[in-house]
Amino acid sequence: MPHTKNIHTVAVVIFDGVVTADASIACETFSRVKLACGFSPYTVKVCSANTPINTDFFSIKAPHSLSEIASAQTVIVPGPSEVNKEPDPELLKHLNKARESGARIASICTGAFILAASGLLNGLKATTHWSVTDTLARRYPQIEVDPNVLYVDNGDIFTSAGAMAGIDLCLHLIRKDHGAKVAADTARMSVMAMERVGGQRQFIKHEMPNTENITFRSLLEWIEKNLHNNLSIKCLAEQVNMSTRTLHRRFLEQLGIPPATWVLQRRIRYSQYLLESSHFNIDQIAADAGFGSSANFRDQFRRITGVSPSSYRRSFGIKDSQKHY
DNA sequence: CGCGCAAACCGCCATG
DNA sequence: TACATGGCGGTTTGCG
Repeated sequence: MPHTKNIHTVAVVIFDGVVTADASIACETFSRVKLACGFSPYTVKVCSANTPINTDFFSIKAPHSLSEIASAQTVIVPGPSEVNKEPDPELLKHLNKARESGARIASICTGAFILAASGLLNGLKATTHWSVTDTLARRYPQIEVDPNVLYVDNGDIFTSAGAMAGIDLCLHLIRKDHGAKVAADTARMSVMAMERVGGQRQFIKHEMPNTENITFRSLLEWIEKNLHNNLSIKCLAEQVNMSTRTLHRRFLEQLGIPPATWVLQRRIRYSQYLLESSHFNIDQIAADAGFGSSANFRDQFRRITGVSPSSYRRSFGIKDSQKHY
């Protein structure tokens, strides 16, 4: 797997009304991947049917035409800002053609609505931004919509929840192609522009991995279910009957990061989910996510995401008629 | 902000 | 000999 020689083309499609942040996530993440030998395995091509395309805020020109997505290995479909607008039939046609020629296709956020309209999700599981999962499920009864996951992997067709989950999904694809180490390094290198509130910070690298090791996978699932409990290294080691030393080594080789870092990131991840989709106050969220004190929670949250929990909550959610709680 | 204790990290090495 | 394990302990990191 480390010796991938052929260039892998990632086509990012854009269209009128696209959420540019979703598209940027894919461009930034894939273009930053570097293998140990220094080789960049992905070529990112932004493609559109018409040019220039109009977003809600500005116009942009994509350097490639839609016909090019048929020769891509991966096609990324970012979200439209308005899910009630009919997607461009031309785009749907090209997505089907790309699928037929073997490309894997992934949507970010409300991009799932476009995949759904193209028929590619029929009979499959899918997810989208939490505020419109109901809408998706109602409009497409033949799709099994799961509102409780970050992303869904159907082998060749992928969907992801909010913007954060879009990063997770990109890293998941990178991990499938090049392994955990490369994906973890990419996450570390990816300096995302959360320009709204703060400067540039490291982003989180997390989500469920590709571990063939069964005991290891169940440990990660166990962590997920026990985020609010004590998750010291000793506890984790006991859980799988390993010494702390061996556990630490296994973690590094399978996930690219040490155990405590993993746990922290999962806790931050979970707290983000609560901030995005619940009305719990910061103290409650800190406790639910397993932080000893809300002061510590605020501190860690800011260190990792670059913004405070409350401004994170304020800056999330998409434009939609749906009510928030 | 900073102090002090405790935990985590990780190179090193003995052991099976 | 090649390799995985896990204990040790110096240093770093994190939490209250």
